[in-house]
Amino acid sequence: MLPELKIQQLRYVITVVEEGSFHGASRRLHRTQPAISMAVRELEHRLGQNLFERGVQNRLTPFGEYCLPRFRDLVSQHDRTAKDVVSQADGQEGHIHIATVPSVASRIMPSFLAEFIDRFPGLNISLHDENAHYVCQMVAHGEVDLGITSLWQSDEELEYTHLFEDKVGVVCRHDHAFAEKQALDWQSLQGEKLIRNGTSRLLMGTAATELVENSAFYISNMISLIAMLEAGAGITTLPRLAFPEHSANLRFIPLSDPIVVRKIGLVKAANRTLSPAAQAMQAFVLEKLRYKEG
Amino acid sequence: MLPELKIQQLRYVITVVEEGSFHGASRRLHRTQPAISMAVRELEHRLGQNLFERGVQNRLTPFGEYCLPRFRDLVSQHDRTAKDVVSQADGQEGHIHIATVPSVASRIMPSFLAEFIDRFPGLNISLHDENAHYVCQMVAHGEVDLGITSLWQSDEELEYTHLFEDKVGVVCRHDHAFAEKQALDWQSLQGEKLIRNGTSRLLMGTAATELVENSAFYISNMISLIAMLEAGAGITTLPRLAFPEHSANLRFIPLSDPIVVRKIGLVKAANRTLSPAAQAMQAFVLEKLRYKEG
DNA sequence: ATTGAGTGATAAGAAAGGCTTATCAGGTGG
DNA sequence: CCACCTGATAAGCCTTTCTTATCACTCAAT
Repeated sequence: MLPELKIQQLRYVITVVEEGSFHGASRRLHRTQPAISMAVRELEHRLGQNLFERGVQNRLTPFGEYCLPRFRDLVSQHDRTAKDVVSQADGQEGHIHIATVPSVASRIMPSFLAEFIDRFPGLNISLHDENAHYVCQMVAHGEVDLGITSLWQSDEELEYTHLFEDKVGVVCRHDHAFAEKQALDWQSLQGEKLIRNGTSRLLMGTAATELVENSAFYISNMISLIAMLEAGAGITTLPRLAFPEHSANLRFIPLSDPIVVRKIGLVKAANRTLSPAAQAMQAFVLEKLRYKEG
Repeated sequence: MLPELKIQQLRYVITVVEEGSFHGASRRLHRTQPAISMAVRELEHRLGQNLFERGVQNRLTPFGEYCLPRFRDLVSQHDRTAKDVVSQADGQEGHIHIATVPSVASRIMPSFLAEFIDRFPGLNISLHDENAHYVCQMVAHGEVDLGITSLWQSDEELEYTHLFEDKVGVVCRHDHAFAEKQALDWQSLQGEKLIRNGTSRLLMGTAATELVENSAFYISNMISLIAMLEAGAGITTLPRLAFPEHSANLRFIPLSDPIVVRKIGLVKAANRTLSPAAQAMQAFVLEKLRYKEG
């Protein structure tokens, strides 16, 4: 019942008015004059009314005067929509929600995001830090677009792309006997008071398993853990990234036997397409963080 | 640079979302399923991003979620524009400015316009009454769309369509010697005190010319003229339509020799296209008023 | 008056788009 | 396991849209 107003036809009409002639419009639109002429006539025919006075001079009819501002509005909304949609599609604009484990959030993301927002100034980023389990859950539930974390457990809903490995070492106070060592093996740790933390499960299934099983303390909160270590209450194991590097009193000694690593990777929901902005972030993450040693 | 978003494609996308499937959309849009499929793919390809998740289920991608409300807005503005433009084109809506001489305005227009607005309820009408000269001028200057008037003088800018003739007669008080006559000729008027008015020029160039030339009074204002006649200050000539028919004291006697008529017609600007609403009015005027005796 | 450069309209044919029919492939429920 | 749903794909047709070539008209300068 309603005729379709093709954006292009409306643009032709507007340009003819602006240029004051069909020829002028045809030059500006890179079309031949008959193309404009026929398109305008077709529209007029479909509306049942002429838009331009024919014969003497090509000015608008009263009906054309009525239509012109409406046509302009429609075309300008079209252009605005197209621009918005395209810049969204290009990843020039948009929102990204990303979640990482705290160590990555504090050690990797600051400089990484600085570089990212420099390259994509139109993007709006929200960074959440949570433990590995919850990061995966947020990704699976669609609360964030991407996660950078170690994989909690293999999950069909999640797609994991490996980025780098983070070697586990021993953390002790500077006055501990281990403090000056270059490396340690698990046997050396026997008899030490080992405090477990959220990352200790990495040692399970390795030669060091029994160390963990014999440990009597567990502290999940990192701040509390650091305080305990600084108080000389014991030692712990941490991936290097999780070791607070500015700590004056604590030392990190690599564990050489067994070599235990935390695998850090990019996680996304398997059957969900990323927003264009998140795709840009994904590509940037892969370009900048893949295969680097943490 | 900007891709053109074709209204139809956007409508396809919206319908697919609303129906929840390509097949459903194709049924509602009276198209085959491949038509929808290909159109959507073409749009996705042009935007460089998918709108729908392919494979498992056809729900929107995040990008699609972003686009959908914008597409809806654009399509709905398109539909509003198309509706407005069409109802304007059909003459279902719009403004008409019309000017007539006072006699037509008061004797013809009331019932005529009542019927017109009944037939075209969406139209908005402004009626001006002015003397014949000014009516023509308003039409020529585009201040009104149409005039109903006698033609002041032939004018290339004006297009005149004859409607009816208005016979001139003699107007006198009920106690005047002429009051009971059925007709009068110009010789009978000699010696009477004739008051000229704006319509007296109609007699110029007829056998009654000298009557007018010998008249000493001229009154342009109709109210004053009536008052003078009712006071018995003289007689005048008027076209029948201009005679105040409800006057108790005045009588109208047709002039039989010479028979003088005021030609009333529809006047429009020659090289201006009428608005659709005014076209409807024009057609209605020609249908209702042409060839009627006034 | 004539001519030349401007305007828009028109016709015929080529190119591009959009639609349909026919068919395939994947997933789901009896 | 098969019928039936979904969407994708290919070939061909038909419509739309564009270009080229040409005409008719107006206006201004010669």
